[in-house]
Amino acid sequence: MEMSDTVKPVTSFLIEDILSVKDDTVFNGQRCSQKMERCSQWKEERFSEPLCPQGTAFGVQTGSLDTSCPSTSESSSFSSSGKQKRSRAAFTHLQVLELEKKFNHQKYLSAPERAHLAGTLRLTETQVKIWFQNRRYKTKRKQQTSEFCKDVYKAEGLGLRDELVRSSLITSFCKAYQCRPYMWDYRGPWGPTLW
DNA sequence: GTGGTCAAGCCGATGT
DNA sequence: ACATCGGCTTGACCAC
Repeated sequence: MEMSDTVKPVTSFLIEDILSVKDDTVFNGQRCSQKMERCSQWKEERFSEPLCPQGTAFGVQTGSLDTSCPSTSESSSFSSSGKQKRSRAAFTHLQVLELEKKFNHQKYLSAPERAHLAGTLRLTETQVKIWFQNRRYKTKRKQQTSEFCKDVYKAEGLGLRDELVRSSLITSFCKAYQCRPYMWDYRGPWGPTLW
């Protein structure tokens, strides 16, 4: 699926225009690990090499603009039961920034584009792929939420809210999105800077 | 403790 | 058969 060939942006409404960050930033040379197509491999290797010196705690990335490998909770990779903990990489601020920039540019990446971006950001191709998948899903959720909220707002105005909630569309939505954080986000699917 | 966030896991569908 | 997708769910981490 080379969808990015067909989904090309024409206008520039990008973060880079706002932040004036060069696209071809160099990130300290090599990638931090071998290509890991399966996440299980990622789990096992876990960036143990010195190329990934990130000793920071999870999520402590603000202010750091390096794109070294995402931090994982390295210190406690085993639970009390002796079972290996599932890792969750925390991408750096700049990695996320570059990913977002790319995502704003195009919602789908071709394999070469993905490989290039992964190399640039020192992430695995799988990580880039998953990040884009999750990002698209997140976007869709936000969009659906805002539309749902608009419908509820309209229905309330007409005194039809209960009717609306009964409808199959909304009930299925509520089922799928119960306890979802974006449910009550009225700011719209992309926020003011993205649409 | 609880809830939010998000990378990763899982599964079925689809395209080649 | 394989890669990638969407649609969730899970699990680790964090803030409160």
